[in-house]
Amino acid sequence: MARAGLTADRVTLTGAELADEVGLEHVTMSAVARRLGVKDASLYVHVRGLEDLRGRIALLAADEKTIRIAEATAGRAGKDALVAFADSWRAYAHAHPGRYTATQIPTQIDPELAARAAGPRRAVELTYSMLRAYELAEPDLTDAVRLVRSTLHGFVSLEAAGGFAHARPAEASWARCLDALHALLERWPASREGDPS
Amino acid sequence: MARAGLTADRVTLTGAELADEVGLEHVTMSAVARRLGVKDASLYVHVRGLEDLRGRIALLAADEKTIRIAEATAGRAGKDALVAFADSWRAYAHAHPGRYTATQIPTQIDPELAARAAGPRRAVELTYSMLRAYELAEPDLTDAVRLVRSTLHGFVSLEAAGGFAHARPAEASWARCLDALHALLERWPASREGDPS
DNA sequence: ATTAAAACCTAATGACCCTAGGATAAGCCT
DNA sequence: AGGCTTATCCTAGGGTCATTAGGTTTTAAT
Repeated sequence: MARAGLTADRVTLTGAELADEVGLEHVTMSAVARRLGVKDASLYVHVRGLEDLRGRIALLAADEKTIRIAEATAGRAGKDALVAFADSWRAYAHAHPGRYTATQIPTQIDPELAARAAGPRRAVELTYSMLRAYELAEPDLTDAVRLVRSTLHGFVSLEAAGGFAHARPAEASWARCLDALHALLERWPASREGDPS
Repeated sequence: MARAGLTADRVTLTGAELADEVGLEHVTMSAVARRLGVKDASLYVHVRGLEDLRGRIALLAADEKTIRIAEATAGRAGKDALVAFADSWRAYAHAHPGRYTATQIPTQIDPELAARAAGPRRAVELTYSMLRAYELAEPDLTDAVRLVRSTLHGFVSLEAAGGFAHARPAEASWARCLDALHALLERWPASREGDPS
């Protein structure tokens, strides 16, 4: 009987595929084992358990998404870069809904694992460099990074949850939101003393 | 033996409490039953199953959050209203993390149930009225509503997932993001033809 | 008091997570 | 080539959980 040739990565990838097809909450050890033609218990050699598997899927997704964004924004600047950044973010979430939701779980990941996967860190760094053209100084830059990331994630998340049902196409609102973000970044409001009203 | 006096609402509330304490993913039929001093099977009289329970928790949370926001924004307008709106949104998420994550699951809720709970609908309507002072015309108004909701939800969601770790306090970024949103809403960019760069 | 409708329980099935210990394939060394 | 080592994969089994079916008891209405 030939061996299945499993590795942690293969198990993770199978879990990720399953997540995109049936939803992350239906990714079970048993289901992954079934798809790999293997008994459940065999997976525990490669993966610590279900929690660990979920964490690995999340890191895989973060890596993949970061790479897509890096490719899309390479050689662009300003609004061009912002739109490429945002569109590839959203495209990844649409193409891989299960993987994307995996990135949202506040799971405490094996630190040894987290060190090797640079996805999340690089994702934030990419956002900083993408905003470079807007010439913001700290701490405004950090605030802007957080605002942009919040808006993109929030939009995609609400969209996935069916929050924009039946009305104006989400597509159109997305484009306008990016326009708005761009305009905002170009005229980032000065420090405090916001005038009321 | 006295009867426990269960109702669908009591079961839902217990599930919601549990969600805030141990996380939504650990809300199980068994755990809810244990806390109520009842056998698992007894819950199925009041609730269709775990999916249904989760949906009910989500609707409860939406209702509660909407009420808080409505109270906070009553009698306010402009930036004052925006800040009150956003702060109470975030405060609810912090006070009830389990309930809040329940609102994110794209669960298909019993339509008969969804009709009675007006939370999600009213939440969106509230956002529209909160933005009234900025005098936007459709379809910009809808886009602005979606932008604001996306940003608030995204910020809270990333914050909960530990996305803003160790650097500048989230509190400070939050305040600046609201400043920025306010500035943006006051000068919402005109329709199309965004200048590149 | 009788009866009807619930609420609640016992019992049982099947899925799933995970551990422990045994068998076996793959590569390595001589 | 043959034996040793190692890691892979399996069999077995215990525990939790979701869910259904059917019985029993409380509650309240007639």
